[in-house]
Amino acid sequence: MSTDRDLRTLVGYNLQRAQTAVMTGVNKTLKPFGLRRATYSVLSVVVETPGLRQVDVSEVLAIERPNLVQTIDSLEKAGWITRSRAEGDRRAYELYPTEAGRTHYAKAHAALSAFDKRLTAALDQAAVWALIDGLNAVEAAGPSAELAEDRRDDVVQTT
Amino acid sequence: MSTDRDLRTLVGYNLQRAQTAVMTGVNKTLKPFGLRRATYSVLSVVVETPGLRQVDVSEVLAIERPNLVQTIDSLEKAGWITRSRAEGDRRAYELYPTEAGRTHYAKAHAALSAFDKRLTAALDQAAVWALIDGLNAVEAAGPSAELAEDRRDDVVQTT
DNA sequence: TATTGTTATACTCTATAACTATA
DNA sequence: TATAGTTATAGAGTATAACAATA
Repeated sequence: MSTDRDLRTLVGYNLQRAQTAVMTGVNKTLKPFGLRRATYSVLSVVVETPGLRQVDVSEVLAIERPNLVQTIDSLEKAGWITRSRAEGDRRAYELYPTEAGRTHYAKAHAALSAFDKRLTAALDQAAVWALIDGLNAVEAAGPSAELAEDRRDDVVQTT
Repeated sequence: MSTDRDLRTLVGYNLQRAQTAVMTGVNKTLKPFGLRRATYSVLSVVVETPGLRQVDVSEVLAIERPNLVQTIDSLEKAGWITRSRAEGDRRAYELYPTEAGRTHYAKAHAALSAFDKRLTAALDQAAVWALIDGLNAVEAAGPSAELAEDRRDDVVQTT
């Protein structure tokens, strides 16, 4: 007797339910590596593209700059990345992975990939691609879909 | 120059990016109705299935019972649902929508459905179904995918 | 003993304003 | 003036322990 049939017609609701169901497992998978989702993501892009500045990372990952500071702090403190002054712009830092950071990322990546693969174990390859394509389309449509919502008449000012 | 190619191979990452991109728009869509995502969800299931107890709602929506209390409070204060003592069990409350609650939900539902439809405007119907099927498969696999992650050897005790 | 609703609390994630140092 | 990094802060969302009333 599932009573959320109305909600299940909404892509956004199914999206949220899937996301929260997955998040717990991702966190548990990363915990033994001393990583959270944000730190893992930052380590990933720094390993993939050494020399990025913090503002670049914030744009790539859609994380606000202030929220990145502590994340990068913890990666630096763990010895997995380094901050070095950018040549030609003494305001910016360039981020580089250490050798320990590279190897640690490789291990965490293997574990997370294995977990991630289990999430779609019930789907064939075409279905997985369709899922990712759909997610990317929704992500791209998100901001523009808001714009049309500007004029509303059923306004209520309750908490 | 997208530097999150590694991350984009993970269903979980694409899921999170889509979710956060959508969440903002959902909140903006619901705000004029005095609703947030949680209050909308609760109102939806109470309208769909009048007489549910709070513990039922928490199970259907996968929300912890303590976190439901304030949500239901605000819906009750707004006059959209009522708490009435369950017959035969004086511990529980049964939740019923008011007439105002039904009509208000209908309006919010129309707005949110319109927004939600725009999210998948670039996809054909088959692709939307594939997306939802994929999301539901991932949601179902989430908890069981964790279990296999129990034995780890690359342990690090950093923050 | 177990369950329903509740309170209190804590932790994470996210968002914004404002500061500093540089450009 | 504008930008990079930072600090402080506030707001959601989520999770757990513990209590009173009732079963």
